[in-house]
Amino acid sequence: MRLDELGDWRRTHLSNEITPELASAEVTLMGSVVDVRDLGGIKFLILRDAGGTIQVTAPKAKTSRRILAKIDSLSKESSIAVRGKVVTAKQAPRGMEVVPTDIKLLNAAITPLPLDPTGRVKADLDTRLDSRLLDLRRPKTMAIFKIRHKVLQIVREFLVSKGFIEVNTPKIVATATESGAALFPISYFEREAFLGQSPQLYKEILTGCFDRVFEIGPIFRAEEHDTTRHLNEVTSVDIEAAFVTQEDVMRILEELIVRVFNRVKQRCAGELKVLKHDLKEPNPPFPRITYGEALKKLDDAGVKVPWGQDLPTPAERRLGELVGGTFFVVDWPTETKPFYIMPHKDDPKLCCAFDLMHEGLELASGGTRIHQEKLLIKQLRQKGLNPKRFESHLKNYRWGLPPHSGFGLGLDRLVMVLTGAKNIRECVLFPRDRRRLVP
RNA sequence: GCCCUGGUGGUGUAGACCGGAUAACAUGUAGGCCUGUCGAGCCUACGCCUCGGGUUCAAAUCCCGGCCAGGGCGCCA
Repeated sequence: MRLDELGDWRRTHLSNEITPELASAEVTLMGSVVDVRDLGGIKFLILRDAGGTIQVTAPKAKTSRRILAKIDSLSKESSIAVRGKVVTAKQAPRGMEVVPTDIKLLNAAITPLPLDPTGRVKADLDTRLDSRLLDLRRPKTMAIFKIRHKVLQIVREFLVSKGFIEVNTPKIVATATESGAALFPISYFEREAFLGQSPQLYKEILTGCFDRVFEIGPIFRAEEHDTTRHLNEVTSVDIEAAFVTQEDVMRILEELIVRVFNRVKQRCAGELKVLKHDLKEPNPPFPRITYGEALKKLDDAGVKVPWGQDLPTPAERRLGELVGGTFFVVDWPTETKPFYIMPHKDDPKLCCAFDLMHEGLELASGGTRIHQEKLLIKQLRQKGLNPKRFESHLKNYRWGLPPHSGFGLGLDRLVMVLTGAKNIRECVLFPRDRRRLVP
């Protein structure tokens, strides 16, 4: 198949910009072939671009044989450019169509394709991820990532309006700085380094100069988890603010979640319709349930969790059913949370930490952080960590680091909730899990 | 890592329990008919049993193992 050069052709309009006012104007469209319907005396070509789809109509009697032959030669999903005249037509899908005067085949798609890009014939998630580009041309998949884009925009707007500064911290780190999650070791010249599991320590330090910071970026966990809500590379929305406590950042988080749900519902109505997802907006203030109350509720429902343990998945789900909607779990046992979380003054067995739950799914966790070096060293020792290895972090605390609080919010999980996706892989362009490293 | 379920044309499914004959359906692809399709319609053709071993006269079907996938769990500051 001979391909045409783009040459000096440039797109003049997107498909959704073809309006009745353009009637009889010449336009140049660029996009992909969705379908060709040949009725003998008339051919219809459906072109899709970033604006949607538009019908290109070629009546046999009024179209050159060269163009008719060209249309016949096009395979689905091929990249094309169409130059033609805008025509109003009652029978056209949107009342407007384009009659071609010239068509360029810029790149041909092979046949058969590894999946149906219209989405009419189902395909397994695994098959879809293997051919993600084609999958992303499916309306449902596209809708998820348009919503994700909108969420990022809303989150940035909101946090900036609250005085937060966006920062970028290193993803290559020297040591396994925090206890807990396993890290991916990487080769860093003559040394070993790791992929960062969280921007936690960096963002805390940065409250000492920027007051309020946030970072939206990748975090890496080398855990061999194999579930519908874990990946080895995820995007977190991390915030940290000076001179505030847990309760203040919980209110920020609450407002943020409400804002995101509200704006997505308003601005992504079309995408939600494609996904057939009825988004229920949570009402503030979200219930605050203590860890102790959560255990009691679970016990009453026949689910036993020993005090001092994190909630296992089935318990989380049950609690989600019992409480319903979006809620906070507060006053966690100090032993379940990391070393930098502030213990309660009057009861150091409990700490100033919270989890944000949405229908049994943990969306975020945060708390009041320790800002006194002495206490931090004590907590490090408590967790069996060696304070000497944290020297480069600890020295910041000698320079008047303010009291601060923050949280980390899982963006991919938030998008799951907003789109109704049942598997986190649906919400990440190129997910990384225990087995998948490509594409 | 453990448990459960599965792997059939390019894609998604049926067949399998209860072994046997031309492996079915939708979509797709190729070709044909048709001047208003819009999930176009109609006709013709093409294309499939995950891999290895076992049982049997005979295996897509039963058994064992591998690999892969889906779900559940564990792990997850």
